[in-house]
Amino acid sequence: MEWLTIGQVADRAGVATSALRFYETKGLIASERTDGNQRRYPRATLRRVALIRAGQEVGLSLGELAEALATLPHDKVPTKNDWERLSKSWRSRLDSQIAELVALRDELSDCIGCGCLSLKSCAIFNPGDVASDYGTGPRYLLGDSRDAVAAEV
Amino acid sequence: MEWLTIGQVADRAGVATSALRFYETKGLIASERTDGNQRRYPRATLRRVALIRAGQEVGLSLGELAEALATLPHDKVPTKNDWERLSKSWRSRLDSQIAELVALRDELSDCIGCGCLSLKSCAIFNPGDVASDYGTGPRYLLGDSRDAVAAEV
DNA sequence: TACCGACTTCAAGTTCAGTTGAACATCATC
DNA sequence: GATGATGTTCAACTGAACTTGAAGTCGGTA
Repeated sequence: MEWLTIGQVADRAGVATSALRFYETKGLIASERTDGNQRRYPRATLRRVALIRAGQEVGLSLGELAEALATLPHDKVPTKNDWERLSKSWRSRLDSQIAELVALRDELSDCIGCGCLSLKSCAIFNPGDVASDYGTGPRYLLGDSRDAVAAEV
Repeated sequence: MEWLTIGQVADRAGVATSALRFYETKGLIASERTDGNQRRYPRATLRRVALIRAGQEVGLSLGELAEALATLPHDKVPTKNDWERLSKSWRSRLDSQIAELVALRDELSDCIGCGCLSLKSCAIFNPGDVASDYGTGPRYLLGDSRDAVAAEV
């Protein structure tokens, strides 16, 4: 097994050493120690860190990632099955994220054309106003249907 | 001019009063005071708050929003031009956000099929390893081209 | 053997976007 | 005019994801 110092992992994975120590306290990665108490990481840690960064990109918190990574061996590159399992759930997460942003963009486009200033029907601009029954946050943007918040503004 | 109390704005805009006071300290919204030192917000504040929430949804920080909103009058609903200016820049921001996520998703799909375990060509899994020259962060994911980080893993 | 860069721990600090709590004032209603 | 909901300020806290600093150790080269 090839072992890497924390500095080597940091350089090659493109994260700070402090971040790696931090990940370790969170159980996202693991290391062995030398006689002199220095960390040595298995090479698979590089993939783990790449996975962490990719997961963050997808919007996962370190906590969620810790859970996902808990199912992977620390010292080996994940198997095809491991990878399929993770990437599939991330994919669907990405899909819904994309869908949300596309919806927001489309509303925005509608709005640009709609005059928007005094209109009751502007979706993106439709504030929580009048829709205060539905909880907190700008209702439409946070997932309620457009109809549910038809505005009086 | 119709004036709203902080509670009314909070209810109708769907945010906490503490958030409104916080926005005010950041210059995102503004109020007049009654003789008894209570805040009164112009009705246009509802739109401003909706704008803030929409902007956050698009990934803008309150700082960025403060900048954008600085160009709008506090006491009037923004003009069509104001709105067009903002929404167009947000739209392009959304466009690139979406493009990024779609790229990530596509890589993920490729990866699911590719076997991925020991392959040099897996984009999403291609760690910063070997690409340590390019700065910090997982290279490919953070914007470098796929070719630039062809891996040795 | 001396040196220096890379490493260690631990506590504290940072930024963002607010929330919470204490102690007090105001406003609308009975 | 008393009561209670709503408002005020200010300081401190939250949590996520790290970073920074201090004080000291390790490890490879001259």
